[in-house]
Amino acid sequence: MSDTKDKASHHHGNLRQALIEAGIELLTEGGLDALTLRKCAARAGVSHAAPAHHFDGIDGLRVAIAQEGFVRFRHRMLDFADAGPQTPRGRLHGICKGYLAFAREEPALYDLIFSFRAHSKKITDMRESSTPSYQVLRDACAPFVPPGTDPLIIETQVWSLVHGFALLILTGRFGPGPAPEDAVLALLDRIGTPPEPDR
Amino acid sequence: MSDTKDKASHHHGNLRQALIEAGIELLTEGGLDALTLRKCAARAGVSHAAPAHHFDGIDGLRVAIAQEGFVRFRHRMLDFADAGPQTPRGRLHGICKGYLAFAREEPALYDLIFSFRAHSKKITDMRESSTPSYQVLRDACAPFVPPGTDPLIIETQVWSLVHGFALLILTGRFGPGPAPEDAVLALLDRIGTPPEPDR
DNA sequence: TCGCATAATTGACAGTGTAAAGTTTACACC
DNA sequence: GGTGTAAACTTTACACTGTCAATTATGCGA
Repeated sequence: MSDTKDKASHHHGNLRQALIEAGIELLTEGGLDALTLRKCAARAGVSHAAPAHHFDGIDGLRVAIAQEGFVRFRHRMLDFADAGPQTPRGRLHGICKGYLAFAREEPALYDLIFSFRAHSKKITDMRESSTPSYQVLRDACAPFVPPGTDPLIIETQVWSLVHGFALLILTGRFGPGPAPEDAVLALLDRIGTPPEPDR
Repeated sequence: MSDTKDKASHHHGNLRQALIEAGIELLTEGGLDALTLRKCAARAGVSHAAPAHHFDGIDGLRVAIAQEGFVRFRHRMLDFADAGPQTPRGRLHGICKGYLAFAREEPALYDLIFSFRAHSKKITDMRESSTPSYQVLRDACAPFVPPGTDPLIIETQVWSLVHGFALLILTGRFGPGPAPEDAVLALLDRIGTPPEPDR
């Protein structure tokens, strides 16, 4: 299983990973616009054109960083879900709280993940990379899907609600005060058919 | 009422508006990255540095275009609301349908409007510009606010739901097929307390 | 030892935003 | 009519960006 992971052993030791980490640093420090091939190269101590060989241009680097972002995103959601009560509703709440926590804690990474548009060339790569993360949310929704209906309906309702709230926070729509996260979680409780009376 | 509108009569006739329209064209044709000071200038037939004098750099141009976008956004929502049944629920559905229609029909403009982040320097201008549009949604939500509760709760639920759905469409999360807009409208009916039995 | 594929560097180029200085125009004022 | 002035716009220059082509260096198998 010699994957594409061990391709760097010539000059620099695992430059690819170093570039991804440098990119995440830049992203965290200065937002989407601060992510630059040349600044990544400088931070990793290589020439300005080196990153373009590992990733296929700037878009390739952004995809690679987004893939790493999806891994962290998924873990954050599972952390919250595993920490809460192990009921269907408890897990759904946990997933959504983890979703919002990730968006709040790593806004630039979250921004990058959802910065690819439907017409983009890399959109196929992005959809594949996001599948495991999406599956986590899908699993949490499953108990609430009324029999005989398309699971996509419940998933769309949950995802739209949480995703929209996260973006509204990032775009500063709620001002400096605390955002009404409880409002979102309350509506969550009205979604679908509860499989059992939780309380 | 000599506003800031009639400031161009020296060389070019109303260059400011011409630049905004050129910018919207560029945006529509090529997305966010295609909006450029120099391309705007070229399209309006002026030197490359002219736009920076009317708007304060590229961010100023983006704000100005976003303000025009908010006007169109608001009109699209009101068009749908006025066309539907004039019940509280009918108007709320109309506003949300108009919201989604605008996002679908003018994705680049919608993207631009919500591309400013909370830490941005222009975020204050953006919040002011978005107030009339937000008021439209706020008004449609008002009848569903339970007495004695903060209206922000209902507004946040509605806005998060619709905004998230629009963004998920733009980021291509639903694949090439039609997006389940009905799922969002269905959840909308579970929000708040209906002021009267609509049917 | 000899290729040879890969990794990385170097140099160049077009496009971008921005700043400073200069030019042109319109207009108020005497 | 002449003059000064402020605004609109141009010109020039610079640093930064992504990308490409050519080149060099490295490690590995034959």
